[in-house]
Amino acid sequence: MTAPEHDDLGACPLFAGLAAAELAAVAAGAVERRLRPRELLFLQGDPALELGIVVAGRLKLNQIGADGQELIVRYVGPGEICALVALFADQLYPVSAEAVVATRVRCWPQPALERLMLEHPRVALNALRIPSERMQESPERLRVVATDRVAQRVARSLLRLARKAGRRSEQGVEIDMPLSREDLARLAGTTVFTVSRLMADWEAAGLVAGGRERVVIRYPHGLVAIAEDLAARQRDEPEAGPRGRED
Amino acid sequence: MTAPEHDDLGACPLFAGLAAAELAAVAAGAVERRLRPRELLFLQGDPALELGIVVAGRLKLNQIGADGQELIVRYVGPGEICALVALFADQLYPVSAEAVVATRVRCWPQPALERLMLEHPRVALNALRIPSERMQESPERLRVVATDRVAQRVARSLLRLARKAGRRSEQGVEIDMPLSREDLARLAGTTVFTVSRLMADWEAAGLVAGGRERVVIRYPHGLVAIAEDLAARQRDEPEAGPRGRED
DNA sequence: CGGCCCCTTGAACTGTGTCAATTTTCGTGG
DNA sequence: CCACGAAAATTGACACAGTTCAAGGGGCCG
Repeated sequence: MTAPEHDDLGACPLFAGLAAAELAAVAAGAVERRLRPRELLFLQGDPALELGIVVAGRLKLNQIGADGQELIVRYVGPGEICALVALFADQLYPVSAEAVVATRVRCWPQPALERLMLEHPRVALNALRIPSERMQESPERLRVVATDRVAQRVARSLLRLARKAGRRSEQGVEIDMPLSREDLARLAGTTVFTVSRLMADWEAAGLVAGGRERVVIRYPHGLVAIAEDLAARQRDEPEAGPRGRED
Repeated sequence: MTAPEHDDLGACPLFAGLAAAELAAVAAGAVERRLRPRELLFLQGDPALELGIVVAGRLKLNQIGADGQELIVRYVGPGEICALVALFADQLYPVSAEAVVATRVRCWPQPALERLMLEHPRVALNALRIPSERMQESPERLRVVATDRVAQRVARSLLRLARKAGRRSEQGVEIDMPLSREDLARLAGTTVFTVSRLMADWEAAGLVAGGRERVVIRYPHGLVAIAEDLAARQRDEPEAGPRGRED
């Protein structure tokens, strides 16, 4: 696994600004959990007992609706937080968290967090900033899903993944985790079939390369163009191939 | 205007748990703004200088995308907060806020809020709870938009409005503010035309009654059925008319 | 080697957006 | 009070993106 490890609590926005001694105390309150691929950290609907920070590996957060429809909310990588809900007592996890690869997560039990926030107001303020920022992008994403066409959504999803979990290879940027067409579909809110067709088109155009649960982005610029609807209409005329490196 | 007034700061989740004297101090820091219909409280992209709590009336928060696409994020009624972003320095409003009727809003300037949170940690904790809760419903709404069909989304939007801004009349539940088909479309992420057709069908089925910028829900149960996809497929067979009151 | 899962491809259907034309409603000013 | 104009809403025709369903290929692991 070439994925980076992330062990520095001070770098986590939640604990930013705490003194070394305090950080040590915080670290002492955590439990480390190890998950094998496909193993669940927690289940949607269960009481939220712990907040987690990923040390190494990756989690997939997905939500399942009353009708059985499933949506991948986001992926959580090293250094990122999941289950902010656990900051408060008596909440339920709104999503399930599943490891996509072998994953290590530092977990803080809910009561410890409450104590922490009372003793260090700084932590509460930090905590406030995180969901607040996420909330700003939230309507943005909603608008995108509501109004953009599928090709744009899929392209956007790929680019986002590339930023968060991309690894440079001589082929281009490879998404550094198993990512099936189905995952991509559930991330973009569409079906496997449409994703498959899109990927086939893009592969023919030289934008991406794929395999079983594997995606490589060879020409990010082209995907950006699609995401921005600059070239969304033509499925026939490839119009752009990888020329030079212009990242 | 039959709309309720909302003047009690203690009832607002942001200031819950403060002593009477503290509340008085808080109240002293606010400015009251009066808006006429269609007047703007703030504009998307402007620096977030103030947080507001609606006293009377109603605000419409809408976001406009790079492509010009417009989406109504939510309506803000008496007692509700808007522009939580203003809790932090150097943020931009992610949406625009427009009064849909004559509206009064209590506004707190950003620096005052910062002082408040430092002096009363309680306020910071309260503040944390709000976006945190909203974040939980956020993926929910995303999933709905991504996977549900338009009829369901519109039905859901109507029901949500009825809960927040509904007024009982002998006809049923009337949405107590001017609400055009266009508004409804932008709220549900669709077009005026589709909304118009749906409303026509539902009116024929006796579920709703409408007029220019006016909507009355005569048979909420029927809308719920549509929202839950129990009867989404049939546009011909009405299948349910208002029989008795079974709210 | 066998079976499972992932992926692909084709064909048919359909929900929804797009566009243009008309009607209805309301507010304003003569 | 009526007439006018603007904005909102309706309606029909049409196109097409994307889903659905069915069938088949291919790779990976036990």
